[in-house]
Order: sequence, then structure tokens, then C-alpha cells
Amino acid sequence: MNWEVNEIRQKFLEFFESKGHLIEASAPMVVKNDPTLMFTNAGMNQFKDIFLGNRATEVKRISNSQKCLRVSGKHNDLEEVGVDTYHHTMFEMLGNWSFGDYFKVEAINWAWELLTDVYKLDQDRLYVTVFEGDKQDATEADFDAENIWSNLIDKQRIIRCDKKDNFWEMGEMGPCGPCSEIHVDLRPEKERKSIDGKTLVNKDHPLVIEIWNLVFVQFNRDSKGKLSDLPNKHVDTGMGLERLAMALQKKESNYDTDVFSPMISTLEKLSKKQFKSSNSKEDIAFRVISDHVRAVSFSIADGQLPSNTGAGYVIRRILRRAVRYGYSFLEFNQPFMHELVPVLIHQLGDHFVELKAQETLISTVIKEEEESFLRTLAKGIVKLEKALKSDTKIEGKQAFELYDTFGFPIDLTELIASEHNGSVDMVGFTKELELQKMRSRNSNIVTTDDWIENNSNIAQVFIGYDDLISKSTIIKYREIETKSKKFYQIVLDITPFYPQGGGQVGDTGFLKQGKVVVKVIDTKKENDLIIITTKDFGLNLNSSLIATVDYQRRKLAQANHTATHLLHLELRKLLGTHVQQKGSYVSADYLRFDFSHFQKVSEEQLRTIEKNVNDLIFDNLLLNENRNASKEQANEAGAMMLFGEKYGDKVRMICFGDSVELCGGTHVNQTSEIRLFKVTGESSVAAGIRRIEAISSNKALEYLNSEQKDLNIVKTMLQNTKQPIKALEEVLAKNATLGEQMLAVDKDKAKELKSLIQENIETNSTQLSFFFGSTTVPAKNVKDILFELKARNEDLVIGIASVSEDKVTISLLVSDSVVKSRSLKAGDGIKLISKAINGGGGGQPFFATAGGKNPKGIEEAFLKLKDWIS
RNA sequence: GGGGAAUUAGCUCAGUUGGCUAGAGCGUCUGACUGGCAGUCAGAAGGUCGCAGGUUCGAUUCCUGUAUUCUCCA
Repeated sequence: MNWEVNEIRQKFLEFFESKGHLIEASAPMVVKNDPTLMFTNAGMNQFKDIFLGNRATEVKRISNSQKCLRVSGKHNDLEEVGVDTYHHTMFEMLGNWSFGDYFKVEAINWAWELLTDVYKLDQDRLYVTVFEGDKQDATEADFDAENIWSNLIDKQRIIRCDKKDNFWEMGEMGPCGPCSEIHVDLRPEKERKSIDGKTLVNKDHPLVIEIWNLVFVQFNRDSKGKLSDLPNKHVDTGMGLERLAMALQKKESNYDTDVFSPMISTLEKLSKKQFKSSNSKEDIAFRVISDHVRAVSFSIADGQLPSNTGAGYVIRRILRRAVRYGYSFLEFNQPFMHELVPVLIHQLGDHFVELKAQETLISTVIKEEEESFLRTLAKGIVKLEKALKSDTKIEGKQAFELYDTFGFPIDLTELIASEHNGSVDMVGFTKELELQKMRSRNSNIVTTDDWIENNSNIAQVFIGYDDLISKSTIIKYREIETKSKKFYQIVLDITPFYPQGGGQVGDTGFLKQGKVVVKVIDTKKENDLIIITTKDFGLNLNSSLIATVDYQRRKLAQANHTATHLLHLELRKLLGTHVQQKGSYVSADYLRFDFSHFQKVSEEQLRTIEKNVNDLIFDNLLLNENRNASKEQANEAGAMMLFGEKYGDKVRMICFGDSVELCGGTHVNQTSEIRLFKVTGESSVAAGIRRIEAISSNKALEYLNSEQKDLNIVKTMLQNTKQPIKALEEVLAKNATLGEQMLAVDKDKAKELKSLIQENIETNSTQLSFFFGSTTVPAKNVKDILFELKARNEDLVIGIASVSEDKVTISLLVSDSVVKSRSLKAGDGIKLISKAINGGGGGQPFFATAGGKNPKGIEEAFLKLKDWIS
């Protein structure tokens, strides 16, 4: 049977559905609410809270195909992807989970059944590993797993492995357990006969690879490193779809499977080069590009656009790496990656609907990013070639400057240098890079102390949707210290503080305990835990405290939040349903809403939207909130599920009239509380993404008031006219006329001065023409006059003192011929006289100026000059 | 979060011990040549040198702050 990748995935999910699993859609690849993780890097990420016990689950068996992204880690460095044939940035992880339900027997038997019965993999090409035990942890070998396997597979094919390979841990603390891996030997018959596959397991052989990891979560590791049995044992398995496809399609490289081949053949057409699946630079480029376009496309579909910080920067780097390989080895000088997007979507769009729905956006964003990077490259090449002209050896510092400041890839610097018979000091470059990393790390030191537990058995309750004040006790707290400041983080048992999320800022407020008042400066969410930040502590852990939310600030923020929903609704009504939220920021001061739309929203459209939103405010729509809606209910009500958001089984539905959104944020009870909505700006954030900024409530009123105040002042200044526009136009026109007249006067004055000079030029005993005199013409105009005179006359020395109030500037001109023949330099002359007017000065040989504060010294200065030229 | 860089004519960019009347190419406009288009030649217009301070006789240039953009690191 010839397995297509879509069939492989389908069969996997069907198989586990038949074993009582609920099939879930993949969680977004971009992670929110977890400061330790930017991207989903394993199938279990989204179930972390269940393993940690922070979240209970009713569903005990789940299976899915999770999109994952790995760009760093022990086995996965971005720079290695594409060099070999089986590592990827973005990949699909097939998995099945048991949460306190079935354990090793079922997990192992089903895995074997699926691989051998359904997928019909050769049994004699399979090997399994089990945990051998560890002295330090005082753990035994995983005899259970070994026994179960020995009923299925020849004992010779069961390999015991150590903690490094076969013991899974989430972090230094927390749930962990032994695992059992299934490896497959895909080498040709002949090779298999000469070397036993068993000896190649876990040895990084490209054709003897791990395809499935079954993790048995049975222990908990405490802060001292001690293991204890978990009350609920879990199963967490992961199988890389791309590798499985290679095994089932009997290929020697993941890139030869139909996961990648459509993209590679399109690339062949575009580049007019052939992919030979070798280790040549060209073939690496094929692999890099076909891999990276997946990572970038999925990320954009999940709402993470390329940018210059955080997760967005990781995506930008991946995209640029692909462009760089295309540019260097496939001779692409124009954007090309975006042309692969339709191919990718044709292939995966049926399973991952978010791709299909946003095809235009993905292509547009990629194309624009490509163009911008090609510009960066072009600029870098100019700089590099300039440097190569002066010296073919590029110093480490220079190479680093190109890389660090101008974003020019170091391997391109090397390539171009070698094309010019030059070289790059890579040692120096690496040194600079290390220095930079040191700097960043040092500046970023945040020391986080351990949590100090107080009442760790109590579960946290959030009451902030209904109450803004509560009587609470502290569950735990800790101290954090950045470079300059010290903060405390506190977890309360009952908390009214809304944590930053859904675009809305976290609450601030106070904790009060007797006479002690502690200011809460921020509220954040880590996984499912709400944490407040304070600047000082001083609270008694044993007694309760009163927690109060800053009411005014919260009220303004939720007015803006509801206004955002109304804005979203009106945007879709007016511009069309292609408008999708791509990000939002809601604070007490203003709101920002980013959405997909491919052209500027016109001034007229903005006015219409603003008016319609204000109509909804006037309609006084009441909040209709359902905190426990099922997904089906939400769908029926027409709620928009945003791409890149993960929704639980129960969702919170927020309705105001026709506006139905799934949202965790806080809102007004009725739209009239918003009072007024005012759009303050429209702009673009990226290709295909527009941003609207707006204000509401008090802030909008303040804005209008201050505008009106300005207008009133203007009117007053215009003698309280009722027609300020007309009056202002007249003033401006008059100003323009006066300006022209002034210019004319200046010109006349200049003319006068010019003729005055010409008529009064004297000749001294050495036959040198000269003139010295004072004027009220400003020095800048004098300069013009002198240069004109210089162009028309030869052998001249002219000194003009421009006097204004108690300042004086002397300009001194010396004709070129005089400079040459008599070696009189204006700069020298000016230095000679600058003291006379109580100042200093300098300039070039033919023109110099001096400024001072003593107009009385002008005569003396001129006398000195006369002396100087004779 | 930290470091580096850029911001000069409509566009792309030059501009070093601080003073060379701020330049180039493209574009725009005018005129001439040509039967018209294209083109060639000649000429012209177009600049708060990002913004705000400071140092200086004098700042596009040096210093400080600030905005925007780019870029690297975390």
C-alpha cells in the first residue's frame, strides 16, 4: 500500500478514536500565557496544567496531531535544519494521552497494533527501548514495560537505555517518568545484513531512527530532587508524522516523502534546478526552504507575524534563513517563497483550516518580508564591497558590524569575500558575538527566588468578573530582582485582580492589612495561576487582607474593551468578513485593534464606523454573558473563533446585541457606560494588517475638551471672530506678503551694501584692493554678497562687520589669488582681530568669520586688518 | 529587556580633524531640435539636513534627550 501523509494522519486519529479517545484539533503553535515557552515544542505542552494538577479534566483520553516548532534545544539547532534529512523546524506530532486512565499495557499494545497491523511496518525492522533504572534516583528498571514488550516482540529487540535517553522530565521539578521508544531500521537489506540494526539505535544514524516515544508519567520530583509516586498516572506519547511517512513510503529522507515533494518540485520549476537529495549546497537549500516555508506559514496563520522582538523575531530569522539559502545557492534574486504557499495549502489546508482561510494574508506577509530582506542584503553587499576594495581581509569587527547592525548574514560575508579572493577573520567575529551575548545576559539578570509556600493546599479563585474587592489570604509569594529593582510576586487564594490577557492590561490596586497598605502594580497570568506584583511586602502571612482593584482604571479599561468588540463588529459589517482580529491592546488610556485588511481604511469609512459604534453605545445594549457556554452553543450563536487562540471545552461568551465574541476580558454592563467612542488613528503594522487606535469614555471627552480649548484660544487670538478659518487664512496670506516684502527689503539692503562696497574699494600701498565697513545686514546675507563679489573681482580683501544689538560678527573675504600670491589667509586674519571684539573665530583661507560681544572694538579690528594686508 | 545603526530634494543616496555659498543620479517643470512619439541638448524649480535642547564666533557634522525605522542578542 502506498500511504499518503494525509491518510497516515487520518488513520492514526481513527485508530485512537476507536480506542475511546476524543480527537482534538491541534492547539496553536504560538504559546501565550507561559513565559517559559514561545512555541509549542511538543504535543504535551497544552496539557502541562493537567500534569501539574493545576487543571482538572473530564476527558481522560485524547488524541491529536499537534503542530510543533523547534528552533533550539539539545537536538535541534536552526542552523542544522536542512543539512540532514530528518530534522525540521515545524513538524506534526501525533499523540495519544491518558490522564489517570489507561497505562503501560494499553499504551504499548496499541502502539504495536497500530504500527504492525494498521500501518503494516515490518516487525523485524523495529526495535524498542526501555528504561534501565538509575542509582542516583533509586529507580528500578522499567520491568513492567519490558514484560509487556516481551509478549509482542523478540527479547533480542528490546534494549535497555539510561536516564539520558529513556527518562522524561518536564523541568527540574514536577511530573516525570520512564519512557519507552520505538525505533525503526530503514536501511537497505544489504546493509542490514552487514551491520546489526540493534547496534545503531540511538546513534544518530539517519536511517535507524526513533519514531515513537511512549512516556509513562508516574513520578513527581520535588525541589530536593526526590521522587515520589504520583496518585494519578498518565500516558503521553509522541510520534513524528514526517518520520513515520518516510518509514511508510520507504524513502531514505523525510524530504523525499509527499510531505515535501510538492514544494520541492515547485521549487525546481522556479529555480530551474534539480533536487538530487544529496548533500550539496543546492540540495540543502531545497530542504531548508521547503521546511521553513511550513514553519513561517503556520506561524502567520496562528497570528504570529514576523517582527523584531520575541517570537516574531524567531519567525523572521527562519524566513530569512530560507531566503538566504535561495539567494546564495538557487540564484533567487526576487521573492520566491510566497509562491510555495498555495502548494503548501493545497496539501495541508484540508486538515489545518486556518491555513486555507488566511492564504492571501500568509502570501502577502511572506512576500513583503522577502522584499525587505532582499533590500537589507543589497545594502549589506554595497557596504561589504566597499570594505573589500580597501582590504580583501575582513576583520572580525567589521564582519560583526555588518551582521549586528545591518543584519548581513555572516556566511554571505564569507562567500562574497572569497569571491573577491579575500577572507574573513571568523575568530574575531565569534569573539565579538560572544561579547554581545554576554552584554545581553548581564543586562537581563532577573533573579527569582523560590516560592515561599504559605497555604499551598488552597486552590485559587478568580472573582474579578463580579467583585472588585475581596477578603483574601496569601497562598504563596516570592521575591524577584532585576538589575536595579526589587519586586514581590504574590498569589492570593481569592483574587479580584484581572490578569493581563486577551489584550486587556492587568489590574492594579491595593492590598490592605490593618495599617499596612501595599500597592499592586501589575497582574499577570502564568499558566493558570494569577500572580500580582508589588513593590514592597511587609504583610503578615497568617492573617487575611483586603484586596481592592483600582476601580477607576478598571472601569476605563473595560469601556475600551467593550468598545473594541463593537469596533470589530462594525468593521466586519462595513469592510467585509475577511476582517479578522490579529491583535489588540486595551488599557485605561486607549485601545488598539489590529486586523487583516488589504488596503487603507478611508477617512470616510472611519467616520462611518465611528458613528455606528456610537449608535450602538446610544442603543444601550446590555451585556449578555455566558461563562459556561459549550463550543456548540458558541458556534450556534455565531461567535468568532480566532485563529491562534486555544479554547477549552467551556468558553466564555460575551454578547452585546449582534456582537458575539469568545473573550476572557472584563466588560461594561451596558454600552451606554462607554459614553463616547472616538477614532484617533489608522495605520499599517505589516503587509495586510491595519491598525485602528481609538479612545472612549472620559479619555474621549477629555480629548474633545482639549481640542475645543485649543480652538477657543485660537478664536480669542483672532479677536473672537466667528469665522476662525477665514480669519486665519487672511492672517496667513498677510504673513506671506510681509515675508516677500521683507525679502525684497533684504535684497535692497544687500544691493545697497554691494554697491557701497564696490564704490568705496580702496587700494593700499601694495596695490591690493580692499574695503572695510560696518552694516546692519545679517552675517548670513553678507556671506552671499561677498561670494558674489569674489566671483566677479580678483585681488580683493573685504571685511564687513554685521552689528546687531550688542553682538557683532565680522566676515572676512580674501580672493584666491591673494591667498596664493601673498599667502594671506582669511583664517589667520580673523584670529588676529577676534580679541578686539571680545570673541573668537576661524574659517577657510578665502573666507572666515569671527563673532564677539564688543562692537566698540570694530575700529581697532579694521586697523589691525589694514596693517595685516600691507 | 539590552547593544548597534539610520533619519539630508518627490525617490535612492553622497557629504571627516566643526567653516569647502548643502551635492549626485533618477523623477518633475520650461525651452530648443524633430512631422508626432521616443529621444538628445540646455536650463530651472525643489532642503526647518527627524524633533527639542546644549557646547561653539560658527553645528548636517560634537554632546544630551526624544520620536520613528532597521538590525543583532536575550
